[in-house]
Amino acid sequence: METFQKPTESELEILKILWQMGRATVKQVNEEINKTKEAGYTTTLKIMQIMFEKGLVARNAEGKQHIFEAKVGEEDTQKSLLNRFIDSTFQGNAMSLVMQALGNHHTSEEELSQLKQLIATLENQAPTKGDDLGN
Amino acid sequence: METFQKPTESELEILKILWQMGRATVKQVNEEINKTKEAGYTTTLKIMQIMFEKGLVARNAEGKQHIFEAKVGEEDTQKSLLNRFIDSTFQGNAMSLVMQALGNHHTSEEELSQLKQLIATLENQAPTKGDDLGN
DNA sequence: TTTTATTTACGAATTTTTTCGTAGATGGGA
DNA sequence: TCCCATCTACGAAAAAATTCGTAAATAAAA
Repeated sequence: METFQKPTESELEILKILWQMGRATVKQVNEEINKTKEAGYTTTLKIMQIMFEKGLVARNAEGKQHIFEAKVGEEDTQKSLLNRFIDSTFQGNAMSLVMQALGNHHTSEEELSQLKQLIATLENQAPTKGDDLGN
Repeated sequence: METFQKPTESELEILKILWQMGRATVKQVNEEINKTKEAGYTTTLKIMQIMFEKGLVARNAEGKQHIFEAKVGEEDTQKSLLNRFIDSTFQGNAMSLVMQALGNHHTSEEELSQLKQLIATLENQAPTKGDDLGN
């Protein structure tokens, strides 16, 4: 996985829109943002230009307008942000984050069974290396 | 739980130290920070003063020096930051965060069994409300 | 070709966060 | 009491992120 700069809050917001839409003009992105909050066209444009300079998005001239798309993947970005977050907020303890997330949010039966399945997979992946299991 | 302002990165760093130490002077906190990175005494002091104004820490004059302690709880803060993070990065989908966290980090047998226990508890807590379980 | 509407480019202003220099206060030791 | 070491207060500077006004470019319509 490539390393890339951590996106700012505003940049992440735009990335999310691009992940969802695939390709979009500044105008489209700005309209999407304005469903949530006020933001001038040039403000959105400026951020997208900065993102282009950082390599977070790709840009394609099509007539007079530019078509943008995310250059960083959604999962990769989430993964990278998640790792930072676990370090900064949970002192690197991923399990602690998992437990809190499960405790604080409602979890449907279906989600629970998905989760159990993942656990089963993990148990096979990490076979007992003669660990002391007697607790 | 009280609502409080989101701490900045630097503020969180100091909170973590205070959670660990319980009570500490600016000097102690600054020394702790300097184990990781350079930071002038007055820089740390200033941030702690701002934190006091925000209500993130309590301050107690003892002789000429001030003893600080965290006024916001570790779990509460983590919870609040976690919720924000899930919203901003995982569009509110907590399970997606959990799955990624489990997938990306090594999970010991012990942790897995802790997790299974939590799942069992959750299953009892959220009893079948006539849900269609047939999948 | 000229006009008009739309879009991007640029740079400056604003806001937020971080850093730090300097002044003033405090308490202990000479 | 006076001096010195140590600490806090204050404000300004620097850095990072966000916002936006205005100018320039472009393409389509008249």
